[in-house]
Amino acid sequence: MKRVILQDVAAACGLSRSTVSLVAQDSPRASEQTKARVRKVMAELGYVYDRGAANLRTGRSMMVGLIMTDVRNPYFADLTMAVEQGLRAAGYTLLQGYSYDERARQERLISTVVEHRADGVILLPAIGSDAGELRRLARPQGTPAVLIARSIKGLDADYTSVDNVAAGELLGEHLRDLGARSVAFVGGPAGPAGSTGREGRYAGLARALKRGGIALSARGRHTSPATATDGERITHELLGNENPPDVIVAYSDAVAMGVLHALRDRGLRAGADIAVAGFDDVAEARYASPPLTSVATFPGETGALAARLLLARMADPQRPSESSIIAPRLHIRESTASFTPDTARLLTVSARPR
Amino acid sequence: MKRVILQDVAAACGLSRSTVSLVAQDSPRASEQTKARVRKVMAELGYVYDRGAANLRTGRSMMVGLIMTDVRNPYFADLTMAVEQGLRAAGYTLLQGYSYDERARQERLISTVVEHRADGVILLPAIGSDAGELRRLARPQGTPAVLIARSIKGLDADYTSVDNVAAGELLGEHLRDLGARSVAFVGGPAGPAGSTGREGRYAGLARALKRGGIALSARGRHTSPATATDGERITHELLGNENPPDVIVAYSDAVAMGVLHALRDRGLRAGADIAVAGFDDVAEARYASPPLTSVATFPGETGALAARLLLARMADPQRPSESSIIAPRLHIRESTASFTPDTARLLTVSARPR
DNA sequence: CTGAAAGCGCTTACAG
DNA sequence: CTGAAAGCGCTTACAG
Repeated sequence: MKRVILQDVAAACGLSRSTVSLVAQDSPRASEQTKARVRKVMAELGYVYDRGAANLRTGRSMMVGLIMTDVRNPYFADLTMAVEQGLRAAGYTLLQGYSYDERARQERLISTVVEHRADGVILLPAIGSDAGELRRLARPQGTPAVLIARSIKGLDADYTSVDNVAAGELLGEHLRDLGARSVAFVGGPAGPAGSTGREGRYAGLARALKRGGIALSARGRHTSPATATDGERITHELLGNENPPDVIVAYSDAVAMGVLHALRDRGLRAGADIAVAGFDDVAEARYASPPLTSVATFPGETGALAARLLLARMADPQRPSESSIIAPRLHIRESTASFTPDTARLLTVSARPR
Repeated sequence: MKRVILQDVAAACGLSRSTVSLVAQDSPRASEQTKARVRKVMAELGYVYDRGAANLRTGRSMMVGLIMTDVRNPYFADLTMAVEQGLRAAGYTLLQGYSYDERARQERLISTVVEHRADGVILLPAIGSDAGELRRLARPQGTPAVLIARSIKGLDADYTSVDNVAAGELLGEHLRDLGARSVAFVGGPAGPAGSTGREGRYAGLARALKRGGIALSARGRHTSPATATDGERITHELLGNENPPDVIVAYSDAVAMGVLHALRDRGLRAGADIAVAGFDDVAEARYASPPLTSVATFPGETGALAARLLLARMADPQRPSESSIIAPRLHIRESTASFTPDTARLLTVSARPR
């Protein structure tokens, strides 16, 4: 069972390799008649085109690397699907890997992708990444790259994300309109190694609340990874304190699910005793109990945009770097809609584990 | 900026290409002293190993295709992460694509992956796939392949999945112990083009319920894709009928979330007025309101197993096909735990949209 | 529209 | 432990 190669097809057709190659590429330089004949023979012989060999010659791989942290996060899953769809439509196949937010793992993934000669890379950087370790993706020498969701100071590359500051601000204004008096921001990786997403959301929220004279937990407090379990734990800690907040704003909807669960555990009614909101507007937000107020961050649109930016970059490596920022949108649901500060006042007396 | 190749490194070191190639492969046939010197020069010159070129020569690509339907499903996301981790540890990189459960798209993905000379493929088949269209993955000629979650009649390939029949049976026995009298199975793609997963879960449930003389909605009724929106819609239809069931079993937890939401809309208490259960035991099940009884189907374990099966298959293409089935586990939570048929009796009188 | 020839960057017996 | 040579399967000017 020797592999069938272009040469074999050419021999069977009585043509040269060049002509058959033209057919394989569907070039207009081969006649339709020749194409039909050659294709018939290819099918009969079970010929399979070898892109790797072709790529060696052409210098393009028709592969693009997509390096994410973890696709179990629904936001990242949406992003992934949109990126894949946009790039596949242009003929590219995705080489995917997950960094688990570990820089060493990310480093190895970049090596692999670059060694496989990916024509471009879309990267959602691991927390704490710096320009130095990503230099292989920096212009003008590096592999064409688009950064997504998290920007890297000092790295010259295209970038796309939702406007996290605007997202925080939208929510802050809504809470101000509600008459909230104190707000805790919980979950999400923070500190010097934190995500630019959390920083932005916090900053926007802080700005809007400040205008209303509303108290906000200190930046960098109540941080954690971004799972429901983290939200649950932090909420129990918060409500064990002297002065629980009127509102808990979660870094993401995933975290908010844990917050809602903890409140239920304590016999508190989210949306009445205490307001809750999140970010991302994942599908589950609508189905939460109560339905969760959330700021949509449009991962599908972000992914599609990243694909477009990378295609443009690969087509023209010289074009100036572009940042494209997506506007967020607030979805108000029961978890805040029915809240008033008066219902919240009851909380300071009654909040305790049941 | 010509690309630096092995030859350039060799010249700079005063060695031959062969020796430098040995170093690139970290072969024991090169002395440690030589390796150190060569690596230093590689770094200085900015040499990047070209796997594509190496692969052309060796006949292996060190890439594996992973073709799924849609990674936004948390079950598939877990599967993906586990597959990636298992294969990367063995040095493989994943070529990923999503079929959206469309056979034409799946067809194109398989072509791409095969043309890129992937050393193997892990496939979660699109609904309705048959052995004919997957022949490129069939033994002994085709690319080594492992089927995951859905089997294909007549296709000789390795296969791994959870035991869906056992999963249905576990849940059925639990419902029998509860004293349920009528059960509706909702959601999931069914019919001749349905998923083998739904068929298995239904069959196991039916078997266990039959032993207790409990009524079950006809196989193939209340089918749909597997989203929360589908669960919501079907639940409203069900409860609009004359004789609503004691229990709603959802094809998946995602569907169950929609069921819970619809019940809330109608002012019914899940777990008291009507019992609800799902499959997969996704993270959200614990955080649902009420926490959802669910049968764990272990996507992480399934993915890790698929990776192991594929590694074994690639190492020995001649070994006989292997099917490896994972045992499910039932997690009982409030959505069924507090249910008794007596509370349910109220339902037939009181169920109506509020 | 088609053919002969060179070459993409690597590896691998083989000989020393 | 190291070097000279052939070759993996394709593409692409170039000439006809």
